[in-house]
Amino acid sequence: MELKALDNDILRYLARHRLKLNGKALSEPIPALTELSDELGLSIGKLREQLEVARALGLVDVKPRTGIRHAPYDFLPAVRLSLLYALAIDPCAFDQFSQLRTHVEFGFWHEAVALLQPEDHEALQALMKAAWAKLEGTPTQIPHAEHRQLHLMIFGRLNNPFVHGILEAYWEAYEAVELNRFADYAYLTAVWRYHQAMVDAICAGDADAGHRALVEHTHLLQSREGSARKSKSLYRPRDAVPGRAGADLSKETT
Amino acid sequence: MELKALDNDILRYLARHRLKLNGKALSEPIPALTELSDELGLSIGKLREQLEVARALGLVDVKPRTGIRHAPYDFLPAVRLSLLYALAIDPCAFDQFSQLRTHVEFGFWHEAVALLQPEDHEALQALMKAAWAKLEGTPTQIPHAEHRQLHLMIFGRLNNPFVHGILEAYWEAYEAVELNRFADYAYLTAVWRYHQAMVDAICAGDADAGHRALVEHTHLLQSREGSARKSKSLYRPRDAVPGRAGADLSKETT
DNA sequence: ACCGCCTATTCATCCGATAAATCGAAGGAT
DNA sequence: ATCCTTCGATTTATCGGATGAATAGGCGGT
Repeated sequence: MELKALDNDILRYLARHRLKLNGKALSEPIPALTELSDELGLSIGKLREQLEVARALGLVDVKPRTGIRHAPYDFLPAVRLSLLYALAIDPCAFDQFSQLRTHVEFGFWHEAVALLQPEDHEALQALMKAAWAKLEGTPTQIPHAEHRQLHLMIFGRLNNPFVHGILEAYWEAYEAVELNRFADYAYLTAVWRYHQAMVDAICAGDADAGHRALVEHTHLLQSREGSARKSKSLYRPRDAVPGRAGADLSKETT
Repeated sequence: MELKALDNDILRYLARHRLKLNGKALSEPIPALTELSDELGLSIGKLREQLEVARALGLVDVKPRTGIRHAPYDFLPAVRLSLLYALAIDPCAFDQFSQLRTHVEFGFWHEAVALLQPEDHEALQALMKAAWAKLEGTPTQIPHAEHRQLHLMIFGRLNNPFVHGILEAYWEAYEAVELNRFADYAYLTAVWRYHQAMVDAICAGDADAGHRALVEHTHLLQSREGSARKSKSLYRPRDAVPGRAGADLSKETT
């Protein structure tokens, strides 16, 4: 797979450089900006513009003196950037992304649960315990971190960066929305009873029962979301009813 | 929703500016770079670095004389950038993204099909006709564009930018992979018989039958993919078996 | 009314200078 | 010998300015 579709020289260079490393020694140094400037025939300024994209996508770490280093690949930064912007300009976006998250979790459920190890089961139960402790402590705390961690852990063994990125981005957005919202005790305990059922089913090896609990749990969550669901999305599809095939981008300007 | 999580001044500014437009007049001019430089207290150079990120994410169009203009929101550029990089450095990434696509299509199927209008049904059948014409013409042509368009059209009415971005990105990657691959006539006609069954079921109002055809079609596709499925993913999950909740990013350096 | 030229505005690109950060070595204290 | 501090060199961070390139819109000619 080649990056010919990219208009960013640094990204192409980074990919080639990383390929040559062949998985080993990810921390191998990348030439300094001045050197890259010569090698790629670009000015420092232009180089830094493109490097900023790579940095924003989380593909490299760049620090003074240390220089530019490859970072472990992660889909999250790209999703986070675009999603945060969407949330800022369109109140409808959270629900749309939430639906995506739902279908991703539903779809990958059985495969993910099947991959879980005994130590994961223990870790899940430990998380539940921590969550109940927060819920029933005085004062009552909302176990946001545990909620997020529970979902992420279940799908962690998939080792799928795209799934991971979408789920992480969702929970970031979810916490940003939910943290400002009143949550009554009845609602919270209902949510966590579903979680408990989910985890118990997983540990008992009954993935189907776990899936049903996940569905119920999701419905409960969504009944509290959707504050802006009636508002119309600002998003316009590129080719909802196209005549031809070659979908052309960036046309309408509203 | 606020963009406080972002380290990019331009993105925050753009979101605020666009919000003030309130949906109307997306083509309202954005101040020139020199002006933004004063307003945000940043140098032109630094500004351009950040602006390049916004441009790469497809959030703005920037041209000489015209200046910077808001673009219709699109999730695709972000996914495309990160996905292309992943594909370049990890042969396993295509399969992982392909699985995501599969579950997204399966998950949204019923809702998407229910939204389709009579004119969409006609457009789908027209696409099928065009595809068969290519398949049975002399010389035989592979209806790549129709394949992509068919899938996109079915989910187009969802009006969900995230679904749209993922599907578009998938088909871009798929064509890049598949176009270089030998495809025999028997395989192609099998694929398109499933498509025909899918479209016929949609037009007949039988979403379940359409879903079954989609599943079969996907299995057939996947039996041809997965050239690199046995290779191990370079991706390392951040917290597959974490002890604590606060998932910390960017740690291991392999 | 139409067409082509001109100009002002804006981005595009590059250069050079200075500040800030930090890794590693050298040197001193215990 | 070990640890800590200091210092210097390297690299990124940020800025301002100069010049080039592109083009939208105005101007004038037909």
